[in-house]
Amino acid sequence: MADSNPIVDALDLAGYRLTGPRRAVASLIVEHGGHFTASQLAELARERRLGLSRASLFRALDLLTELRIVERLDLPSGEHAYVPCEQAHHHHVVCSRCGRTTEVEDHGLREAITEIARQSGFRVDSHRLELFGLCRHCQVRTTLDA
Amino acid sequence: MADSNPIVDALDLAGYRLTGPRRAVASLIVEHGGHFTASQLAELARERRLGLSRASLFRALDLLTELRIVERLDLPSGEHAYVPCEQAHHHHVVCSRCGRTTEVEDHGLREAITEIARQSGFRVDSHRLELFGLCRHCQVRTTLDA
DNA sequence: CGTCAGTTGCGACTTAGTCTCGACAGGACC
DNA sequence: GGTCCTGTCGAGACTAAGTCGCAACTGACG
Repeated sequence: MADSNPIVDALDLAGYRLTGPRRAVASLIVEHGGHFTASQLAELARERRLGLSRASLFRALDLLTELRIVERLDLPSGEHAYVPCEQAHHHHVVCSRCGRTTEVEDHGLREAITEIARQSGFRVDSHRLELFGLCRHCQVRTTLDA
Repeated sequence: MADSNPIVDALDLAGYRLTGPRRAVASLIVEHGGHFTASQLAELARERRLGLSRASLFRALDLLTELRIVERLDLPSGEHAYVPCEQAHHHHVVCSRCGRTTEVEDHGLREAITEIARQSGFRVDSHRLELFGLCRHCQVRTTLDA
């Protein structure tokens, strides 16, 4: 396997052991791309006979979440999904057809939030914006289908 | 009991039967105010010996969600909570100390989203913004504590 | 190569939510 | 007020997601 996995590198950098299960989770994530749920990953691992236990999968995901290598996000369906992402603050646009995700910065959002804080009287500490729609690719497909 | 419950009215208007369990859920929600989780409501119902079954509670919540009388939201902890709310599109600011919630319109958010769509190439169909912080009341308390 | 703390697998447990199905009751109509 | 029909309910089994405790294992470092 092409062994230059950025997630593994990040774990190493953070001083965690590079164990079998962690490498497995890391490569599944990198290879899968886009967002995924814990059970999808478990399924994938099972297909490949990676011998990854459910507990370890969750532990690895927790760890990656803590290191901000992946982020947890909630799909409109109520499922919990994860997306591999950059470590800076940002938001996700999720394609509701193919699951592709893109990170975006908060263009102008900061001002909107300041305004909301002013009007509501809240001191806003954190926020979370999730956008759902169709990616460029799926827009084209939709047009062709029609 | 003061029987003018807006949730009950909305159910009636939508043509649903006004049954015991539904009235119970409606009054618990109105009286509780702010956001709540399904299990909090179940707990409350148990304390009051309302004889509300778990299944009916979930069914009622599903129904109310569908009618947009309550909205499902995801707390940073990953829990699913519900907030009673207006039926128009809006967002919530949630106080992370006392749980109070306020609805806000998307001041300037529309432009931010248009910009995001332009840059990402996505056609954004829906979005969801959740803000967490301290409400006016809790800000004061925090200041006093310090 | 040996050591040992950090990790793992197992499996039991918890919690959220769903489903099935027979019983029940709201409300429309008489 | 009584009847009926259908929508709704309760009970409880079931599923899925996630957690926990513990003994066994293993990476990494000396």
